[in-house]
Amino acid sequence: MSLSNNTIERICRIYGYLEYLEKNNIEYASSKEFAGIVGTTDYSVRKDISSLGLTGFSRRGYAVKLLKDQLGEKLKLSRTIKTCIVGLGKLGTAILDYESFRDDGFNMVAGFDSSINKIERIHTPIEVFPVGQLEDIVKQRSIELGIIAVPPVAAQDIADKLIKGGVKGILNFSPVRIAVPEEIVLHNMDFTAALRFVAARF
Amino acid sequence: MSLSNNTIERICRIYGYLEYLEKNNIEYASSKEFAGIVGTTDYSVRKDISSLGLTGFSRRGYAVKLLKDQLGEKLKLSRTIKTCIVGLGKLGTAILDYESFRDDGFNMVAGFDSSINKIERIHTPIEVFPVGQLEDIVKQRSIELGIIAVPPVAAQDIADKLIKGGVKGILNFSPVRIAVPEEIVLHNMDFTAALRFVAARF
DNA sequence: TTAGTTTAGTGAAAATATTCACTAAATAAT
DNA sequence: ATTATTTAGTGAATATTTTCACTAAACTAA
Repeated sequence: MSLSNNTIERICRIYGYLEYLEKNNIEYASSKEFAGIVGTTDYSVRKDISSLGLTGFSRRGYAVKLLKDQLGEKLKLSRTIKTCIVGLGKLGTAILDYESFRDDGFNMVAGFDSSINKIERIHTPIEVFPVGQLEDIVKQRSIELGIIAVPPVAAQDIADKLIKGGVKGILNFSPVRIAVPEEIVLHNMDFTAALRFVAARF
Repeated sequence: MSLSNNTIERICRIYGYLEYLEKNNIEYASSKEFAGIVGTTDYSVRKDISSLGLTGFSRRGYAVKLLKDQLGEKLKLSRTIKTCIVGLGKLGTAILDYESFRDDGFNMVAGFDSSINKIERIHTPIEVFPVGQLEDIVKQRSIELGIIAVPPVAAQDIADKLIKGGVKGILNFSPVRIAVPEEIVLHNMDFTAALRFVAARF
């Protein structure tokens, strides 16, 4: 029962929508509605959900709260995931401030930067450290997920340190390829590639 | 000869890598090397490139400069694409400042925000306007691509205005679903969904 | 020259993902 | 009650994508 990346991606987006529905006290939603949200068909949505062994209700659709909890359980999203960010430039601080992460099950427990000045100047409730302490803090605090928002030249080195510290996954905002061992989950968010992906389909 | 989204996405990432190689005066690169960069196989890379009618050289690989130019031509990435950003909060200004866009063929020609205060305070070489002028400026300046970095509640309204102004594509950083007509290219960059996508695969 | 190596190109096979067509359940309407 | 409608569940068909297996070209080394 291994899930395809496509399925996981769709489920993650549906999960976000379920949170929204739950907040608005909506109790049921149909596969068709989800399909609209993630840009696919109702068949696919039902296949995705059923591939996780989860079910809905005839003529009512899926129970929002129940499905959210079950998906969270299945995808290990219900627990809070300790996260850190490396690189406190504009993008890094923007992400650091992205208030909804905590609601969304990600607990930002540390920030890192190579500039002591920047660390001193920064104004955030999250503890910030010089990058020299990265590996230790990641270990001490059992941080599972690292976000990289450093300049391209530093990205690989930071990734190596995060991995040595023991993170299981990396979200990479720098526009360069990072090499990671097989067991580490890597996902790239390359703004320029994204803009090109849009422009190429005009 | 319609290209799949997967192919386009891979090609966009290869294109970025070709720019890097070109800057470093590297003349040839193999399908295997590209495969490493985009996380696929050499077969797939060759299929992708050949599906665009482009070819490499036996025993040498692909000619960096030539391939970059040809891909740029095929995917319409070689011309400069006029772009604007809406929402000048932390994330918006971080993106606005992302210096490499210009190099990468995207010309940021305007920024918009709903807060007059923010517009007055902001310090950037890019012209900024109140959001009331969005549609007009987009029309006047023939802006083709709009980046949305506004709070969720405003996202759909901004998208509608961008589309009325005549953009062909939208890159949406807000974590909500936006409805757009078929002919408009939409791509979402949802940070929370991305974090979940990583965590779900731990 | 010849043999060996590297790398692209590509049709065919295999794997994967999506869509379809149908069933069943629940509810509403008449 | 009965019929119609909506919506999930799912095996099968279809479509798509990826991988494989092989060929050809270009170059190197002996």
